[in-house]
Amino acid sequence: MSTDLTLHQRRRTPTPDELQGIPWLRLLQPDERVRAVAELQVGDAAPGDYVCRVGKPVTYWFGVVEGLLKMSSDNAQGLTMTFTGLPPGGWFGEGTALKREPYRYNIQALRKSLVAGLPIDSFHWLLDHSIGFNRFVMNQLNERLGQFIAAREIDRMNNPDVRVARSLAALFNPVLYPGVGEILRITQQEMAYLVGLSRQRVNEALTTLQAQGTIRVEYGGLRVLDLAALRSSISSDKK
DNA sequence: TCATTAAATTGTT
DNA sequence: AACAATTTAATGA
Repeated sequence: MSTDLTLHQRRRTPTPDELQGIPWLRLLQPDERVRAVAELQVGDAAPGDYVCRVGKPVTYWFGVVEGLLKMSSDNAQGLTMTFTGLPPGGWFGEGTALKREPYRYNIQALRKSLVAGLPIDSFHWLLDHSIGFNRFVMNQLNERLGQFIAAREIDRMNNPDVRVARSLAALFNPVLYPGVGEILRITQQEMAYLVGLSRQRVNEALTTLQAQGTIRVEYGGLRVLDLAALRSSISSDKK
């Protein structure tokens, strides 16, 4: 059920419309942008497709133009651990790209997605030449650090409503995922995969959050009404 | 463009 | 996990 390495197969150059969805391009100088655009590739990923796998050499720095990916890792016991979802506007793998190390995570499409890739040599060229690009990457690393710390907290919580709320807040991070606007395209089933709960429990949590007025549940997506409330939902851990 | 039908997603038990 | 209800997407005249 899981095909391999989609981006390396049917890839093409991005359309102008798709370039609009790449947040860091606007931070580049004209000459830098020309070079980056010439090197950028996009490819479709079907649900279950791997964008990259643990241990494979780094070929691209990846970003999500459209759709939804998940970042996971398999531990020694063979259990899959999901770290985070990757909604539109998210770019990832800069840590391993910087050091030219093999990928440390599996990136898999949860739904039909459009993935963009910047070849690693171009990535390094931009690091060497573009101030704007460096700012973006630095900002990205810093913001992601905050997310991982928050993710540890989320894992320790046993209140499902709060888990769903915090995980949702993470996906609505405007710095890491500028492609996500007011509404996030995600099904409750996909949310369940990311949070590690059953779909029914997620449904219940979302209904509760809607009743609190922090989100609105829509068909095939969620609308955030109060992001601050999502982030700071009370962790009333009851035993 | 509209009506019909299939598929996807949600709400409930 | 199964089911019914609802929403969207696809099809074809």
